[in-house]
Amino acid sequence: MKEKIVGRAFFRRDPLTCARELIAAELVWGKCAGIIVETEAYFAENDEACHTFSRPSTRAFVERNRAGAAYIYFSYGAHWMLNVLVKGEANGFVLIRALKPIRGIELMKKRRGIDDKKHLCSGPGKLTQALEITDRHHEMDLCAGPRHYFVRSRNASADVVADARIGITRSVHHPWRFTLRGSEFVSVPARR
DNA sequence: TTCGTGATAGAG
DNA sequence: TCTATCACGAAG
Repeated sequence: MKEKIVGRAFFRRDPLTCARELIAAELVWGKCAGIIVETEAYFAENDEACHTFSRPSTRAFVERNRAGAAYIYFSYGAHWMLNVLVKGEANGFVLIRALKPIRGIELMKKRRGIDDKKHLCSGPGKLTQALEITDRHHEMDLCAGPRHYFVRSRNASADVVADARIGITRSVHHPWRFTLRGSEFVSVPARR
């Protein structure tokens, strides 16, 4: 199974396709890495849950940056969120929501202050803490390496479940959350 | 179930 | 200046 670093062309499509195809891909972040088991798609247009809907600064971000740029913001006074800019057939973001830790696990445990592998990265705020992702990574190009990038197997065909996004109050009905079927590392199990 | 926490944006 | 609103997480 040949593996391949995810290039910019991947993020020049649309948020739904990118979010779905990032499931089972690997996120490499410095000394650490994990398999992506949960994502969500947000659309820059016609999606009230997307920051572009109410935040001029986010709309400016989309204009200013290329596909594959990291969009990172601080939430609830405590947590950083990692998103990737999708800019092409349709603009928007993929929120990285959970990982199965595979490398640098001891470091992640130390940063998280817990020992339970299952919950090291089982949520968007948890994984940024485990990987030490902060605003210093905002607008970083995630398609240019050498320390922060995605890896995907060429003939990937992961078993992906789509259900409703989590933790939002607007545009709640769209099935735009994607999880790896049966994974114990997701934040909240898939419904139905 | 509840509550802390701080950035952002819009209203007054 | 003030207020509302959060793409959350941990404790209880």
